[in-house]
This record gives sequence, C-alpha cells and structure tokens, in this order.
Amino acid sequence: MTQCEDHEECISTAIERADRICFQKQLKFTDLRKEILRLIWEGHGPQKAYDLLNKLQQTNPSAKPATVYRALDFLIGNGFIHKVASLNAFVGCSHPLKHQECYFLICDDCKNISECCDPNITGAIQTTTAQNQFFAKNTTLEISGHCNECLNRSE
Amino acid sequence: MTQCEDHEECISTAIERADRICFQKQLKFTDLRKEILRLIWEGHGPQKAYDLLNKLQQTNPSAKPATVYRALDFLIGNGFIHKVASLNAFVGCSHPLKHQECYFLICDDCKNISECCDPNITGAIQTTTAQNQFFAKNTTLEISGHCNECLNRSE
DNA sequence: TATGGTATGTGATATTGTAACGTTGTTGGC
DNA sequence: GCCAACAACGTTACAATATCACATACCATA
Repeated sequence: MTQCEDHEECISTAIERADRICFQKQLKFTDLRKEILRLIWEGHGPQKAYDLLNKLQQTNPSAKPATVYRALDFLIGNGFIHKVASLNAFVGCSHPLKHQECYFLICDDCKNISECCDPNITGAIQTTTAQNQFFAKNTTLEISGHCNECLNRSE
Repeated sequence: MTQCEDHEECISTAIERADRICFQKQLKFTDLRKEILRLIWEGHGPQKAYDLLNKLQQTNPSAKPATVYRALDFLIGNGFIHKVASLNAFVGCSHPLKHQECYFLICDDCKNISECCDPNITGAIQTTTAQNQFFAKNTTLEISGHCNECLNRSE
C-alpha cells in the first residue's frame, strides 16, 4: 500500500471525507458506521469482518456479526470501502465518488493493498465486454503477488 | 455462458481432455477427482462446494467437506477449474494449459459464466503492474452484469 | 402525539472452509 | 516379493464467514 506520512491524519481525513459526502447525500453516517470505517482505516490494509467485530466489541461488547455486516453493507453501498473478494476482507477506498471501478494490487508478503485505477484497464475491459455484448455492472479485479518493497527486502 | 450444442459431449470432452493432460503430466486423475470435475461440468455454470458435496454423497454417502475441497484443490492447482472468488463457486476451465489468466463474465440473471481471455486486458494489466513495480502472480478478474441473451429476453 | 421508516439489538442458524490424525493404496528400490 | 516412503482418502472436529428473523429504539414529519 502506498505509505502515508501520518497515519492518524490519513484516518481522520478518510472519516471527514465520508462525513462530508454523507452530509451532501443526506446519508446517515451513524456512530456505528463511522466506528467501523475508522477501524478499517486504522488497519490500513484489508480487514476481516470478524477482526473488526472483535475490535468493535472492545468498546461495544454487545456487538454481533450482523452489527458489523450491516455497517459494511452501508459503507460498500456508498463507496467508502471495497470488499476484496479473494481475501474475504474489506479495505477503505481512498477516492470515493470518483469512480466505481477500483483495481487492487495485493502483496502476499506484507498484505498491503494499493488501489490502481488505471483507465487503460478500464478501457480494455470495456472493449472486451462490448465485443461479448455483455452489460457490465460490477468489476472485481484483484492482482496478488509481491510489491517492490518486499521484493527488494528479500534479496 | 457460450452455449454448447450437446452438453453430454461437452462434459465428456472436458473429462477426456483432463484425462489426457493428467496422463502426460503423470498426475493421478483418481475416480474421485474425475467425479468432481464431471459434477462441475454437468452444472455448466459456477458450482458451490457444498452443492457438489450433496451430489457426490448420492453416489458416495460418506463424502465429507474435505473430500470435495481436496479434489477442488487438485483441479484448481492443475488448471482444470477456476475458483470464482466473488461467488465462492467453481467453474470448469475450457482451455487448460493455454494460459493461467482467465477472466469471467458472470450474468447475474442466468448465472452463466463465460471465460473471456483477452490479451488486451492481460496487456493493460501488465502495463499497470509494471508501472507500479509490482510482481503479479495471480489475477482475479470477474465482471458481473447481464448477458446479451438475458437483456434481450427482458425487453 | 401518532406514524412510518430506518437503524440497531439479539439469538439462532446457514454457509464456507480447514486442521489434525489415522488408514489405505501405490510406487519404486532392494 | 518385501518394505519404506509417500500420496490419496476417510473421519472427526472445528474455525471462519455470513445471513435471517424478529424485537426494539430512534428519528423525521404530518
């Protein structure tokens, strides 16, 4: 994942951004939803639902799976996070609103994820779907491997 | 999914192809593995592990989850099937050996899947990973939406 | 204040996947 | 042929992921 200079700031920026968007769209950014988003950003990598549940239970002991999954549904539905299907995990979106399609580079070593939202890939996909007369609604592109830092470190 | 003329033939072709490849590579294409591959092709669409287990238990009542998952691991590892991460399901590969990377068009209506292994997409992805200095090992590209047949049918 | 809709609490359960260990079966070297 | 080594499979238990159904709380607004 692209390193952030100051992770506290990185988190609060993401929360504030979501706050602003929810206000504009008249969405209810409840404490619970905000807390889940904060926990996801705190991890700064793909977070598993039950890990989030465990963390949430530290401040909210009565939290249940549904508590977490409902918040995740809200956050996904409004573009604040993405589900990483190949990991069954959830990761914050660094540019909600910009576009729907985000692609991920997932390092198997350091577990970091970076969003790579390349218009060339989007274009290639659109060309292919058009050739196949397919009307695409949702694209999952997840590339796993090794990031440059980890490759250098292991040499 | 691209329609097959004769599904029985489509299944047996897939089995024979796997048989031949296993023979060449000296892999053990056991009855169990063959049966799981056959069940997957019979469905001719993404098959869930526990549905496969239920079907397997009709001929093999003592089959357990591990029975199925081990066969799936073998079939995936040798390229005979793919896991569709966004569905937690498994689908037969119509061209094992040709290449690793297969992309999927998944119709939300008829649940059919077609492989679309477009070199343009592969190229775009390679360009992007190179730009990000990322060493890709595995790519998951799953595009969900509506196929042409279903769009026409609903009009 | 009544009312309806949204969000959350809560318990149960469904679905998906793995670990661990023992048994069986096959293979290749002697 | 015999045996050692390993792969495949059987079996039990359990872990991890996710959803459902119904009750309750909260909030906007007529």
